[in-house]
Amino acid sequence: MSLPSSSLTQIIEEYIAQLLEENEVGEISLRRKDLAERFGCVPSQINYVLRSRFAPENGFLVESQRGGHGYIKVIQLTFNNCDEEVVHLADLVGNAITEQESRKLLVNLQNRDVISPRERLIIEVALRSQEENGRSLFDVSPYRRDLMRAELLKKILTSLALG
Amino acid sequence: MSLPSSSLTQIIEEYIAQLLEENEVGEISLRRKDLAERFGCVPSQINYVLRSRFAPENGFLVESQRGGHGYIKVIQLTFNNCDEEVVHLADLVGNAITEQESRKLLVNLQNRDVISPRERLIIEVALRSQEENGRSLFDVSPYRRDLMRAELLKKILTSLALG
DNA sequence: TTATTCTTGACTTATACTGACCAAAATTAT
DNA sequence: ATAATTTTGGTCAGTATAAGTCAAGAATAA
Repeated sequence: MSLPSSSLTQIIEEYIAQLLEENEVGEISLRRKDLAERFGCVPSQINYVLRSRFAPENGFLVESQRGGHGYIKVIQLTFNNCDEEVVHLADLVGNAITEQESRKLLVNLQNRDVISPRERLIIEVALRSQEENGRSLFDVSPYRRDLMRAELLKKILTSLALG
Repeated sequence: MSLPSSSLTQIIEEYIAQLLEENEVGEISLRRKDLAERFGCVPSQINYVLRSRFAPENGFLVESQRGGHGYIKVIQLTFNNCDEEVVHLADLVGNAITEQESRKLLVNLQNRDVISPRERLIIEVALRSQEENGRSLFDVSPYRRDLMRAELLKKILTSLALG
């Protein structure tokens, strides 16, 4: 329970969120410099807001271009699949999940058309890659790998659910 | 607050893209001088547009000839089989790739309908997760993170192209 | 206190555009 | 035929603009 603390970050976040709401396409373009001026802060503050609030884990995509006519585009992805269900599934993943369990879960999601075969493929490759790195590069213990697998899986599933 | 104005480059890009669309063969011929005149710019601006927008990584080839009856031909690439595409994609990623570059590549692939927005989102989450782990959990050097990013990206894109 | 999140600014990198100079192919003059 | 001329396009370096990164210090939460 937090009191109405309004950090600059939060204010900027709300501003961008509102722009996104007003624009029905769910996509807006900004100038970093202008935004920074409007809120009387340093430009890199905008990057912080984007990184911490409009991350892919939260269902957003950010595109940008430097130099002349530079811009920052924030895209809010909106999917029509049953959000509630996916969130519930993220709960189901829990703190730790084995490779076997995760595979079963993904098969299940695909069978129920929550994710496409291609999406499942991407997720499996990502999980597998993390597993490999953890095992042979960083010498992560099996249980800790299960923790990390759960983390990644939840991030991906919630990113799909949000929107 | 002013919205980002579109650049000359973008306008010329759209013009060429439209010509390509109208022409079924996926191949058009241009006169550099005429184009430059039409858009009131210096001829080398056209080269810039071609280099930055119609490069191989964007799925195009450019051929040209100087002298009398000179021309510039823009050709849209198509792949005959999966393997070709895999090789091409792996080539684009290379051994190492920065966060910025990978983001640009994904935007590109989505624009070309090689991947869907959802797929792009999942991939970004996976890349970001690996980046975070590498940075704060395993203390991986920036360059090594670029290597790992390239590895993961190639694995994912390859799996998609082959699947 | 300790850990996390926020904020800042110095430094780095990327993009757009121009213009001067270079290179090649076709045409014309010798 | 050959050389000169004309017609194209190519390259590169410079200038201006705008965004990204990183790390350290400040503020806030636990």
